[in-house]
Amino acid sequence: MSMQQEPDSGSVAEQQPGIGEFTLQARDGLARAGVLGTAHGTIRTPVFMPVGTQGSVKAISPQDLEEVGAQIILGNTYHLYLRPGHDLVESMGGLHGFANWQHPILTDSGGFQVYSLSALRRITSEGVEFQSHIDGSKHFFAPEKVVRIQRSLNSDIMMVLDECVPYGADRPYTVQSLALTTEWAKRSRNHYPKGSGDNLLFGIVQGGFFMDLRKQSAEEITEIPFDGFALGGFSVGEKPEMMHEFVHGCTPFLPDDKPRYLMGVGTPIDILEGVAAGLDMFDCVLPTRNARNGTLYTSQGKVNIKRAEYKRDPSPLDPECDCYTCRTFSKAYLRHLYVAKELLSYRLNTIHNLAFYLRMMREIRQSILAGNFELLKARYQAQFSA
RNA sequence: GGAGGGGUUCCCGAGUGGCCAAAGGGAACAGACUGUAAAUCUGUCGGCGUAAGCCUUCGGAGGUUCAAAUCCUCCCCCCUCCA
Repeated sequence: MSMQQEPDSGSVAEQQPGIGEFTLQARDGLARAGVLGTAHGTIRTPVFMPVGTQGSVKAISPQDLEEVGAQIILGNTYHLYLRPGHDLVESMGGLHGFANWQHPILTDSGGFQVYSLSALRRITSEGVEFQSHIDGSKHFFAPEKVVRIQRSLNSDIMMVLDECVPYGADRPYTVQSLALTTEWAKRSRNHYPKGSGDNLLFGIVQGGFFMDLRKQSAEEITEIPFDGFALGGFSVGEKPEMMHEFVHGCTPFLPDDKPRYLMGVGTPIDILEGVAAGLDMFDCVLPTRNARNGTLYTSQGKVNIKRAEYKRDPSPLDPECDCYTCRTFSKAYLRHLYVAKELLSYRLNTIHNLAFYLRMMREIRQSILAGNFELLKARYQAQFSA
């Protein structure tokens, strides 16, 4: 099976935007369908980007990724800097050559690790001092250094270093953090001015859960000539409704003619809401992590494959899915592999969950082009309503 | 035949007078996971009850004691070594 082809190919697919060029092809309400040019090919949006933190989408190969229809994957600056080291990656042909993934790559800056490894770091106005989670050694990340590391990795889309504000942070903390994120964003862009290379650079809006601070952050960040803009600091513990509300509140402050990226989000519903708010790019560990932990996304909703009810179930996981896993194996077998902790379980489950997410994204894009996005959104909401 | 060791809740296994429905692990059952320190974590796990609590349970039978998985007697079964 080769990479999924879009039914809407034809006129649309013939567009080959230049590097950093973002073209909108259709709108449906606030939802947008577009194309973004990168050094390693064109990305059709809305797009979901599987997370491959350490230069690998856990459990599957680049070939699996292509078969499942992935256009772009993520890597992580912090993790690849620590191991194997960005210099080594650079000498091995950059992340594309090293991992043998010839399609676009986006690298996260390590901003999320400022949040998730909070016990192991110290923030100053200069940058962040980390203690390696691997060996405890100390490392300093300045915004400029983070850009340099990402250029070594040669990612197509680089993210600026930011501080992902924890949920529940009070206003004074959030104000201070926002100022830092803006300052770091400026330094990042100054260190690598627009047009000085093929690596795109995206800015990140923070501001916690204060709408006026979100607005302020968006205004400050969008003043800087970035190639795209991201909303950070979501899905950090807030209720989904709250996230949706803030995401909808933020997008009006983002330029219409640049790609908009909702970082770290989310569930199928979250992504639909994000698209409805006018966002174009998404990434999340959920489909891959949940696959490894036995939760699978299907046209019938979430399926916990370890459940006893599937012990003797000869039917495919999702009859409406055409992925390798669903074409080939029964629920009973998938359950057995999971319960027995067989390594194949992780691969088959990951293939399926990504196939589900990426098919959903294709459907979203097609529905925007066809002008019936709301209908599709309602269908998915019904599927995943608890 | 002799000497020694042992039989504990689905399994392994701790417990040697009360704080024991009985540690711990496994299995089983269920849940969580959102820019990945996650192939991880959490809960339940004798029966009834919302609960206090009551009932049944530590190879079997009987006994000592206010109180026994724990002490005594007999019996059944398993393992090791010596004949």
